[in-house]
Amino acid sequence: MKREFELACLKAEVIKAVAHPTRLIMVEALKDGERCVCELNELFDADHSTISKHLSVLRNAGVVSDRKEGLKVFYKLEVPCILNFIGCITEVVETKARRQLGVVKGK
Amino acid sequence: MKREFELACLKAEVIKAVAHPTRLIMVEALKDGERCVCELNELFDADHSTISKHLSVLRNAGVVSDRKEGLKVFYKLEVPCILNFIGCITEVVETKARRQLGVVKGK
DNA sequence: TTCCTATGTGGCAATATAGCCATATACTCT
DNA sequence: AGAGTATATGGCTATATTGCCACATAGGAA
Repeated sequence: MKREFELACLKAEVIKAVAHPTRLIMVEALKDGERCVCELNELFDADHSTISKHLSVLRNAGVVSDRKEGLKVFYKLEVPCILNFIGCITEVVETKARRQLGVVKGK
Repeated sequence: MKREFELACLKAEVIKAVAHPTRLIMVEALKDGERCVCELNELFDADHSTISKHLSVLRNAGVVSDRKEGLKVFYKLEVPCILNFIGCITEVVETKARRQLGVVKGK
């Protein structure tokens, strides 16, 4: 029971890593292969230091890996099954949206 | 692009809901059907108010639904595909553990 | 009604997270 | 070496999350 909770903590760490809009978009942007930080930077308005920190959150969680090539650093998705999850979540969001519009409304 | 970010925010909300060890265990506990709060309470040391708040986080996110029956309230998993995701995450955790033990170590 | 049990909520303090700026590192080019 | 580019880190403040206690609500039993 204690043991189970510790395992759950480790899992929660990984999930927390993708539980942010910016990092979610990053993961989706990596679905077709690696991207350099400079490319990922262009997807957002935020300061480059902010992007860099988000990437390190994903890296520390083991969700992505990085590879240096000259001046550039390329990030790659290490856990493609996360993409399935995002699809699953998208369903939830759509269902919720429908329910809040009153189309389903409980029953 | 702005639109994409807003959608990502909605998704992140749902993911954040499961990004906590207690809530993760709750979701797993619901995999075989509904459970009353009293049963879920027994899984943790925490105060019952804490459990109640965690459940409302899951409910607000649309991950679970609740049903009253007399004094008891039963919670049910609304998004079974989250279970697949948890399986996916478990892999990440194991891979990470192996890597940190030096079994793989980069290459 | 009064008591008891199951669950939810308000409020607070401790901790964690986010994002900016400034600065550091690391590589390339001249 | 010095200048420029790409990326990372330290430090700070603002905001969000967590978990407890105390209290509120609601249904069932006496």
